[in-house]
Amino acid sequence: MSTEQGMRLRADARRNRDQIIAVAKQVFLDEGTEHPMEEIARRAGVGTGTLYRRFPDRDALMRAVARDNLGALAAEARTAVAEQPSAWDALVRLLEHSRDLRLSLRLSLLSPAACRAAHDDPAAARHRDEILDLLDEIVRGAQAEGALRADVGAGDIAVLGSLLLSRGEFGTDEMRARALSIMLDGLRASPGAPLPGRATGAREAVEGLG
Amino acid sequence: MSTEQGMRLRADARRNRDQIIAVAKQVFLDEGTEHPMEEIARRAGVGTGTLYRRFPDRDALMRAVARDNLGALAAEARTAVAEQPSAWDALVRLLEHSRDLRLSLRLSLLSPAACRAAHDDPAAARHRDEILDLLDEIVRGAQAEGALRADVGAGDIAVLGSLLLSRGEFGTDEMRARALSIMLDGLRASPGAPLPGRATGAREAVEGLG
Amino acid sequence: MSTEQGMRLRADARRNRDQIIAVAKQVFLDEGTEHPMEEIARRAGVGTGTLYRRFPDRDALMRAVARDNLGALAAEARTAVAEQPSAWDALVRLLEHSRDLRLSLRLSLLSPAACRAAHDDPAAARHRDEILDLLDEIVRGAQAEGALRADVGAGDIAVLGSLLLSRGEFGTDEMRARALSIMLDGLRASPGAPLPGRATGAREAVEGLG
Amino acid sequence: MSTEQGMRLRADARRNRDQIIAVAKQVFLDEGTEHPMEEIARRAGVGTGTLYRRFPDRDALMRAVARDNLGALAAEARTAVAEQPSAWDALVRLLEHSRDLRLSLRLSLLSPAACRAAHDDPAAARHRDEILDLLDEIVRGAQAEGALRADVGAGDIAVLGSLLLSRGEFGTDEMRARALSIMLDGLRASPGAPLPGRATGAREAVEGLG
DNA sequence: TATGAATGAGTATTCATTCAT
DNA sequence: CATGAATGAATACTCATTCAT
Repeated sequence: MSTEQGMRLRADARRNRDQIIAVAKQVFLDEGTEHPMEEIARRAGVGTGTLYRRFPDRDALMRAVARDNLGALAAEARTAVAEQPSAWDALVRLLEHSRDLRLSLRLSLLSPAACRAAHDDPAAARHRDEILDLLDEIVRGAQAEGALRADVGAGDIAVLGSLLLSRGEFGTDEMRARALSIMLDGLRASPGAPLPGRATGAREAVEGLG
Repeated sequence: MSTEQGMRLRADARRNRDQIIAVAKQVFLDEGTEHPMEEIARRAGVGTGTLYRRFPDRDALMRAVARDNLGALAAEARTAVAEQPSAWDALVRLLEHSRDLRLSLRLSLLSPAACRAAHDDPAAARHRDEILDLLDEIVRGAQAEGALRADVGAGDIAVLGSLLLSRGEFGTDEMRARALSIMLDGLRASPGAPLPGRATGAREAVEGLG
Repeated sequence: MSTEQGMRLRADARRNRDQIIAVAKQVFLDEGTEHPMEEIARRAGVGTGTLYRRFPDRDALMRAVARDNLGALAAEARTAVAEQPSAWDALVRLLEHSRDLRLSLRLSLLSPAACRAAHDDPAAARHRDEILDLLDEIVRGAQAEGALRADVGAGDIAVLGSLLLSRGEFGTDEMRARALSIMLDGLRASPGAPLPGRATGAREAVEGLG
Repeated sequence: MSTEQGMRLRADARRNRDQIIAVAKQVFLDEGTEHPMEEIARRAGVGTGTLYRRFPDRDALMRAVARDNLGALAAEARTAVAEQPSAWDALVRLLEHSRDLRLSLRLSLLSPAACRAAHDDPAAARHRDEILDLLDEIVRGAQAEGALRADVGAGDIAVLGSLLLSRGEFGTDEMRARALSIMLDGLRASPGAPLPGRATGAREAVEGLG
């Protein structure tokens, strides 16, 4: 987890801090950002006092998680660019796989508090800038490749990504894969690939969503 | 609002009931379904006692709003089918305009409580069935028209719609319009229309989202 | 039920009043005097408005029930004196059978409110005086008969009676019959009769009491 | 107070816990078990949060008081057996003095909730068993002494005791002493002792009872 | 420093009583 | 007059945050 500020902490304190952030990340993702602080502390194996010593209030914790998460996301984006053969593939990989992306979007776009938070924090801002730069680079690259339609920008991608990823466990994996596929077809410079899975009727879909 | 059960209520009680549902709908949409009951009462111009007389607990209120809303959505779908020249246009109109759709999706798909609720309530179930039937009809119609790709079903539309509409005031109108346009291009049998507005860079997009 | 004040009421109003008192008596006995007014109204088949028109508040209702009940108890005492062959038998009958006694004791002795109430109400006071006079008469008579020990007074009987009757559905009928029998033996001028039923062990007793 | 579970608590928390139980015991005795939790907290000198941290709801508090109280009662019974010269005297002492007995009877016999509670709790069950064993022992001992009539069991004693003790501040001390004396006469193998105090008339008794 | 106890403001819900229909 | 709707004060319980140990 976060490496920016923990340098001065003793090893155990550091372990606690990282553990809290890891737990909070999971809890925010699973249960939402309103979940009781005490359970976060308990699941992290610390007392509430320790939690509050590290993070003076919920907002601070959200900020820390957001920062940590933006870091992870930046790394993911960097790796995607490095490892995928094309910008388009990097884009697809990001939209397909990113758990960190989902949380980042929730924390930095959805929650106004966390958004302001991420705004104030220099480390977070640095990560964010890196991510945005990478995203712009990916978009321009994919357009240069002729894979991505020319009339979209990184902002459009961000919006689609946030829509796609914004909801906890919405629908089945297949449903989300199909939705992504449809979006990618909409984004493509030329007409699309066949959809994964099979088309579901309205009723099946609703039954499956519960 | 709801016409199903209020028939026996005195005129003033009926007005209160409708007002409470209207306010709750708005509040649930704006602030989420956890918002204090007292403010719902206050904004509806009644005491908390009145609110609780009609709706024994928060769940009951959510159920009532869900039912009312599914009714409104069914009506909207019916009108869209009746008034639009083609099934494709009906589909676009639904995805474009539906505030009721957004709330319905939140209440009946997202919240497990409300989902179960809508399941138990016969009136709600009836509305839901009508909506799903209409959606299936629209999808088949649009495919017959050659406008909608053949490999999607109503379930895919529901998923896209719920993604598109699931978040309160996410992004600007233009951003959402562009996202919808991209999705529609992904859904089209043949390649798409030009996007509305202009492409934004990653940074602009994030600045604009707050 | 009460005949003292209802003379001016229309027949239906009178029926309502009597019904309310009958229901309240039962509810106070079964559920205690704190039970919701609305249920008393409902079980009496009237609206809460009607209940409150007749009895301005809970206290007034308790007073009315107490008055009504003291009347019934006075009648019961009168009958016991008239029908039983001896004063001792009258005493036993009162302690054995009186449901009205139980409620009266609850309402007029237990609850301070109702006690004051019974104090202020002339009709109630009249009944109470009659009951107390009858009880004194019974005690003196039973002592003259040589059945009741000479060193007790009506007050002792009242205390024993209130102890015996004060609790809702405490224990089984047999348990209470045995307790009464023991008390009567303690009250008798000469040593006692065999107890009814059989002796229970401590464990059985507690199991049975729940 | 309770020694069974508090061992792991910090000294101050332990003090609070004991204080809460002591206050609750008194309040339940004086005002009944429905009394506002907030006042119990206030009289114990703690915030409501502290009360609820230790006892998640009213039922848990009642259970805890019942357990604590059964422990005290068991100790009292043990002491009575140890210190009194005869089983009969031990019995009299228990019936005469036991404040804890009164509360225990209220909490474990009268209230269905507390009764179930005491049933589930192993510590409470242990105390209860000890008490019942002691009571059986006392009864058999007093019968062997020729002091107690042979046709009663510990169950009868429990019933009489619960009747005698079930009501808060019922009557004067003298009234209750006389009632107990009458009961004891009824329980004696041979005819009874003179009653303490003097006989009261019906009116005096009722005036005094409020 | 870590802990978890204490605090009390915040929120849901109930119910006695009043009042419009 | 009867009705039952409306009111709001009272009360149980939760949880973010502070503080003693």
